[in-house]
Parts: sequence; C-alpha cells; structure tokens
Amino acid sequence: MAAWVRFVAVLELLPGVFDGQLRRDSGVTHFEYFVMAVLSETPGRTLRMAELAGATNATLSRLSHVVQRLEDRGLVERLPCPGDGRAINARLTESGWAKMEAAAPGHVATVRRHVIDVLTPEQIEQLAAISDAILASVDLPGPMAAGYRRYDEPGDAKES
Amino acid sequence: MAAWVRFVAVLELLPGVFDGQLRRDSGVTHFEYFVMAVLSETPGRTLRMAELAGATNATLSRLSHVVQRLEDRGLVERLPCPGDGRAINARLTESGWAKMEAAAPGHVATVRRHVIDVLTPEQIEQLAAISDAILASVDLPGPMAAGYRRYDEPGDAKES
DNA sequence: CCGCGAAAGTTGAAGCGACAACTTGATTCA
DNA sequence: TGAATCAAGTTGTCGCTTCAACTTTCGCGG
Repeated sequence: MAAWVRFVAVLELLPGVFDGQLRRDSGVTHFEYFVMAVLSETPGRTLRMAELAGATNATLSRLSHVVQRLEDRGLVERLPCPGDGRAINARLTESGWAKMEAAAPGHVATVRRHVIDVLTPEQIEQLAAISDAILASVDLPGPMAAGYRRYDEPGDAKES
Repeated sequence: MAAWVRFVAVLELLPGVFDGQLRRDSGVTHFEYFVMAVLSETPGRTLRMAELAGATNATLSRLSHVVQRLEDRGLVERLPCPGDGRAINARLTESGWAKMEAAAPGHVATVRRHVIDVLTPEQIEQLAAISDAILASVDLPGPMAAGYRRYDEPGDAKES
C-alpha cells in the first residue's frame, strides 16, 4: 500500500518532468520526441502509421493528430504507401533528424539524472522485470510484439 | 536501455488504464478519485487547497479547476478557512464519500489486477524503493515533499 | 500605520488526448 | 462479380492540463 502510493506519485510526476524539459529546451512534447525517436531508429526513417502507433503505445487517432502537427512543422512527412492505398508512411525529414540530434542529449541527461543515476544496476534490472510484468497484464497489443507475445491471460476480462 | 523503453511504456499505458476504468465505472477521473481519496483519509475530510495540492502532487491551478468541477457535482465543498482569509478548505461531502465507497472496490481491483497481483512481494518492495529514489530526485526543485508527510500527520496542521 | 512583496487561489486561453463518427481502400465469400 | 465486412486513417468535439496573468490577503519593515 505504501509502495502503491509512491508509485502513483512517480506515475504522476515523471511524465511532467520529461515533458517540461523537452518542451522548454526543444519545443517538443515527450510523445512527439518518442515518435521521432522511433522513426529515427527505423531503417529508412519510415514507418506505417499503424506500426508507429504500436511502437509508441498510442492509438491511431492520437498518432494522427501528432503527425499532423509534426508535419505542419516540417519534422515529418506523410507519403502514401505503395501497395496499400489506405496506408500512410510517416517519414522523418532531415529537419526532424536535426531536431532529434539537438534534443537528444538534453533528454538523455534528464532521464539519467532522474532515473538511471539514482538507481543501482540491480534496481534497473528489477525495474525492467517489474515493467514487463505490468505490461503483460495491460498491454494486449504491445510494443515489440514479436517475441514478446503471451498466448493468453488467466481471467483477464477487460470490460468495455 | 531496454529497461528504460519498457518503463516508458508503463508510464504511458498505466495512467490510461486507471483513468479509463474509473471513468467508465464511476464517472470520475483518476485524479479526481485520488483527490477525494486523500480527503477521505483526512480527519474531518477537510484539507486546505495548498496541502491537498501537495498531497496529490498537483499544481494549485490544476487542483482549483478540479475542485471546481467536483463542487459543481456536489462531491466536495469549499469553505473559507478561519484564521487565514486567503486560504480555502476543501471538504468531502456525504455525496462524495458515497461516491468513494462506490468507486473504491472497482479501482482497487484494477490496481491489484494490473500491478499488485502480477508482482511478487519482493518486487513490490523493490518498486517502493525505486519509486522513493526517483521521487527524491524529482522533488528537489519542487514543493512536493508532502508525499511522505501524508501519513505521519498528527491531527490538523492548520497553524504553523 | 502604510506600503511592498510574498502566499493562496482563481480565471481564461491555448494545447493535447480520448472518443466517436466518418471516409476510403482492401478482403472475403456466396 | 458484387455486397458485406474489415482495416487504415482522418476529423471534429469535448474535457482536462498548463501557462500566464490577476485578485486578494497576510506578514514585515520603516
């Protein structure tokens, strides 16, 4: 119970820390940063919207809005996907790549300062295991779904 | 690094899970629930806005809006604080108490299902320690030391 | 006792996310 | 083949959060 209260505080405060730092220093949301980060790590810096949504744990609606804003700022571009007329490829532009290179150091430093550096190596491994366990119960379609899939959950009835 | 990606996914997904469950089942946001929960655990079910903000890790502005909405729905009430003309006491109403009693079981069940029950007792302790470490680095620039004060408060801290 | 700065809240505008409705392109199957 | 169905995205609206003023009150020094 005490653990829960503190964990809730973390859930409440950490996103604001990252969001604030990125917005002040680079004019980007944490989620925008994450979207561009995923694109930048992809061969061709291009991904279909649906896959990008899966990789960033977002709904298509949310991603659509975000990509719209990023496109207005010239950080990504939308290309029709050859072979499937309804799919759209999102691609990180050169400008977007430059934005990432400018924003990454500050963000990484913030992550280190508030998470990595305050934990021991054992705690980091523990955090990974804990996150895995939680994700398994929450994350029905997940990030890195390949090789990560569980066949079924016991008694997990997610009501509508 | 792999730990970080998974932890980010947790930070991204868990709030939505709790928020969705509470909104569907009880018509309350997770933060509204948390605000009322803190009030319900306070002697007199009453707290000054600033202290409530500290206990819920929120800004005064955010809390003001939320309490406004809760007051419109009759779940809390605002009382001028005797002794300090600028302070406001937020108090959980009977209706708000009833709402909490109705909402709590479902929320607790959700928390258990997605967090408590998927972790071992050791992991829960680890999570508490990890949360503590992260909070310590996040609270430094902020007035949020109250997260710990919530449970060792002897009676009413109205005058200092 | 007066003025000044800080504390406690409030307010309004702007931005982001959730949700539902909608459009359009692919699939399936009778 | 053609109609029903599903998948991929988009759009619009609404509610919540943030940010920057703003108001009022308290405390303090002159």
